This record gives sequence, C-alpha cells and structure tokens, in this order.
Amino acid sequence: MNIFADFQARIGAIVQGLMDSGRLPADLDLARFTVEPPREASHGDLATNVAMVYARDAKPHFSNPRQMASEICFALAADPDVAQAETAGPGFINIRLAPKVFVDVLRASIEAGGEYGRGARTATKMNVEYVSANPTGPMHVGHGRGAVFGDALANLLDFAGADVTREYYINDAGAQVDVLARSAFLRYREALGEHIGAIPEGLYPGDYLKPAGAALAREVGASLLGKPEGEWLETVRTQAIAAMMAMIREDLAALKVEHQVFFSERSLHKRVHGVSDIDRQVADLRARGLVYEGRLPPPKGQLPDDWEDREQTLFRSSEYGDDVDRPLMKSDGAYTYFASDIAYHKSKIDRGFLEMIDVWGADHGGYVKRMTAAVKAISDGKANLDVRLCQLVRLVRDGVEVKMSKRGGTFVTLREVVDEVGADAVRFMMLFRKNDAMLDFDLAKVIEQSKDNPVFYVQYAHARAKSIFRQAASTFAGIDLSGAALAQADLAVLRDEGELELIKMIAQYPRQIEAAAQAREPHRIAFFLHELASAFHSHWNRGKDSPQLRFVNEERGDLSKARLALVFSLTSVIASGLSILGVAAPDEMR
RNA sequence: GCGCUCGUAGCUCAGCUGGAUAGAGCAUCGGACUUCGAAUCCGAGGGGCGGGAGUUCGAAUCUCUCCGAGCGCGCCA
Repeated sequence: MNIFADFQARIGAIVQGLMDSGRLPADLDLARFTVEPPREASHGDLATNVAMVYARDAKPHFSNPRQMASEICFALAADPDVAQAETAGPGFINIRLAPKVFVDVLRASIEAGGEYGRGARTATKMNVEYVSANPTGPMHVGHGRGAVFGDALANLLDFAGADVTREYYINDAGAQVDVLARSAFLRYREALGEHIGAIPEGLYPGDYLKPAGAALAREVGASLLGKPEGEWLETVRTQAIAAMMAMIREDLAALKVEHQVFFSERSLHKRVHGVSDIDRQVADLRARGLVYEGRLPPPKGQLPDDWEDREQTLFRSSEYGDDVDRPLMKSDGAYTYFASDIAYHKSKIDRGFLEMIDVWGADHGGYVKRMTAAVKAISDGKANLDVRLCQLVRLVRDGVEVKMSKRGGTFVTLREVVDEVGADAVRFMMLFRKNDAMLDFDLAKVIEQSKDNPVFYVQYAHARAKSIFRQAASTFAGIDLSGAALAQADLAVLRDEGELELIKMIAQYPRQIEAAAQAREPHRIAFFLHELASAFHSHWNRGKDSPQLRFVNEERGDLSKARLALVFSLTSVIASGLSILGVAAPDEMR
C-alpha cells in the first residue's frame, strides 16, 4: 500500500476527466506530475504540483495554475479519504487525508510484516556485477565499498520487484595472473625448504601466497622443481587463482556479501575447435563493419614515452557515443581486456539479461563510454548497461591518511577491518554515503564504536523497540504480541502528534524503496532508517516527561495494544530496511 | 589538452530526478536519567549552496563558462 502512488492515480483520473470533458487538452502526459510529502508537515499529508506542471498546456482553459488547482481540489473533496484539499502558493495542492487512511496503512504494514514495501514482481531479468577484484591478492577497503554497494543495490532491486542475479567476473586471464603464478612458484620453492631471499621486483611480495605455495608443495611434492616455466606455469597458475578466489570468497562472506555466479574471463579465451567466444564476437562485429585496422591519434598533452604510431585492430565505439575508437588487440596479438569484456557482456545478454548493472571503482571511469557503446552495438540497442561508479576510499586514522604500501607493510586489508569492527559497521558506514562521493574511512572512529557511527543509532532504535515488547509481556500477562493479533487493535486511538508522525513515516517506506531502486541508490534507505530511528527516539523521550505517552500503560490496555501495534510496524520496517543494507537488526545491544 | 566524478554550516555529509522559509550528525554553548534501555532526547548559535551568466511561474538540482579537487587518457586489468 503506497498512498503516494495511490493518489497519483486518483489525481490522474481527475485530470483524465478534465481532458475527456474538453476542459484540458486531450494529450497530456499523466506521468509528468508528482505526489509527494510536503516539506512542511503543516501543509498537510500530500502535495502535488499537477496544476503547475500543466499550466502552460492549460493556458486557453485556465488563466493560471491556481485556477486549475482549485478545480482539482473541488473534485478531490468528493473523495472520502480526503479530509481537506486546498490550493497554496503558486498553485500547489495540499491534501490532508482522513485519519482512517493512516489507520489502514498502519494495519496493512503490520499484516504484511517483512513483506511491507516489497514491490510487485517484474519479468525483467537483471544482472548486477560487482566486486570483480583481480584474483592476485587480498581485497582492500576500496573493494569493500564496491562489494557492499553492489550487494545492497542487488538486495534493493530484488525487494523492489526485480529478478536479480548477482555476478562476479573473475579476471583470471592476462599477464597479471602469470605474475601471480611466478610469485606463487617462489612460495612453493620456499615451502620445500629453499631459501628464496627477497622477492624480486615485479612479483607479488605478500605473505598471503605462502599458504598457496605450501598447498602446492603438498599436492605435487617436488615434481615441479627445476623445470622450465613453460612446464609448470599453467598448473601453478590454476592452483594460485583457485587459492586467491577461495580467500576472496571468505573475505566476502565475512562482509556478508554473496554472489550467485562467478564468471571466468579465461573461459572466454578458451578455444573450442579453434574458436573462442571472443573470436566469435570480434568476427561478428567485423562482419558488421564495426571492426577495422587503423591508426589512432595520439593522446593530447603529455605523450607516453613509448608512443609509436602503429596500425591496430579497432572497434568503432565512436559510432555509439564513445570519444574515439578502441583497440581490441595488443601488439603481441593477444586480445585486450576490452575485447574479452565485450564477449563477457554478450554472454550476459545471451543468458537473458537485457538490464545490466556493473559496479566499478572510480579509477575505471574512463572505461564506461566504450563499454556502454559496445553493449549497444552487440545487442542492437536492446540491452541496457548502467555502470555505477564507487569513488575510491581514503583510509584514515584519526583524520590522518593511512598511506598504503604492500612493500612497506602498511597495507590494510578489507578483512582486517571487518574482523576488527564487524561487518555491520563497515557496511552501514559505506552505505551512509552516496556511492559517487569520496569516502574517508576513519579506522579510529569505526573501531571506537562511538556514536559517530550511525549503525548503532539505528540498531539501538530496533533494540529499544524490542525491549518495549519485553516490557509489555511482563506487564500484561498472556498478551498476544503477534502481528496478526496486534493488527486487530483499534488503531484509531493513536492520536498523539508523535504517534501520527511515526505512522506517516511508515507510510513513506514503500515510496522510499521504489525511488531508491529507480535511482539505484541504496544510501537513501540508510538515510531513511536514520530519520525513522530519530523520530522514534524523540517520541520515546517524550514519554519521560509525559508518562501517559509511554507505549506500555498498565491502566490502558486498549491504548497500549494500539501503541504496541505501532511499535510492531516500526520494528518490522527497520528490520526490513536493515536487511536490504545487509545489516543485522539486534533485539538487544548489550 | 581532453573525458568522467565532484564542490552545500568550522568538520563529515543529506537534499526524494525542477518546487513553497536549504536539512542532519560531529564540534561549541545550555538543559533532561528514583520513570517502557541516556549507545537517547530537548534547546541555541552557524551556511544561501565554489564564482558568473542563462532557461523556467520556480534552480543547490537543468545549460554554458570560469575556478578548485579526485580519477582516467593505444599495446594494464
């Protein structure tokens, strides 16, 4: 039950009536106006800009927006759910709803429980790809942000009604995994008792490869020692990638991040009967005249040292909105990352995903245009790719930036942070911020678990609400506190301003879900929960000065029951929102 | 030089896809626990949204242009 969408439809019907009777032009787009809560609560419960939006088109029929507004107000007044409708300001319509409407909303929210606010199932298959960290080492805090954002976004879209698949693209092809293999081979020799000394320049020095080397030694013994690289590279690489992915999956699990599909880049390069998926894609594009051999103009400004003008295999991404055409082949004849990424996105399309979301770090921002261009090209414009960029995270301790250096030993891994402060705090902290805003992640603040961290504020509201139920159970022996029982309470007795404010916020939840999903901004849910928690804490404290406002009142059983129904709804909305964010809703904080 | 993201209160950030007097937390100052959990609450001061121009009935939100920050700029992924 979404009263805003509901009234959007009712007002739309009124406008349609005016169009049918010739009092408005017949071709108005009914999606143009909005119904939202007014900024000032004193203006009423709903506000719509409908008269101002159509003012220009309505010129011949109405001389000004206020005139049209009063006409619509007149029609609205006939609606039994409307207590009052009036024109205000330049032509707003402010609507005050009958108390019954909110009683119904509250009851509906209690009956729906955790399902309250869930959107209708849509048929669209949606693919959300996130994390996709290279399997060459442990994840850092920046990866964590993308992981948390992608995971919460997927939860949000799912709750809003989409059919979501969560996917991880394993970058297990290219030179970097060969470097990984060589690094792991050193650790293998080390595990067999060899003195390997300092890790040579260009290899990964971290200790995290020691277990991989040791595991390899257990599996194959000394059989690879002394062999040329060509004979061991593939074995070691496969083993090392598997070890890194196992580590990454553990780290993700610790952050409560899950994927359904892990897709290997290497599989796209694999040739069956001499042809790989990438070969096929490039050939397709070439057949359509979108691939050619040509020269690229050098970048403006500072030229790279090793720039040489040469002919290469290019994709005409500029025909689909990119700035220049992009290379598909490296000089050594291998495909570029872009080429395999085209084949990867084609795979998603072939698997039925016409709606794709990729979550990337901001350092890949320069890559967005070519990828969206490629998706348009390979799907004939049928598929849509939306790339959400997460700004990189600056790790800070007490306001001072922590310089990270793998070699210097000051590298802070995501896992270390999660183990220290908990997944809930990390997740909420990262979601309490727009994804495209830079984030200073202050270790000291999060580790302190101070009240600076909003996760405790929201969780505390939930725990506090639960404590009311414990209180109620001991005050009223045998009371039935189930949703089904509380929904039967006479909710019309809830008349206090603070109570009504809470009910109105609960009424907004479905709208918040819908808007956040449409904008693909899970942080809105975090902010909404913070506001809801704040309203609840405020109302709670009113009960200090005015005991008659407390939720549990021994003398007034019926009133208490209605208030407990409100608390029930409140806890379920908070728990619902927190579950979208992937944060626990504890019954107590102790 | 070009592209992307961003500039809102002393600090950290929201601002519901263009709406009615720009909000919150922290910090500062002053208050509230024999009372359903004070990890909480109430109050005060503080900005006119980086500068300028434009579109609009109406702009922090859209356009242009400067200034500033971050990221990126064949053959890395």
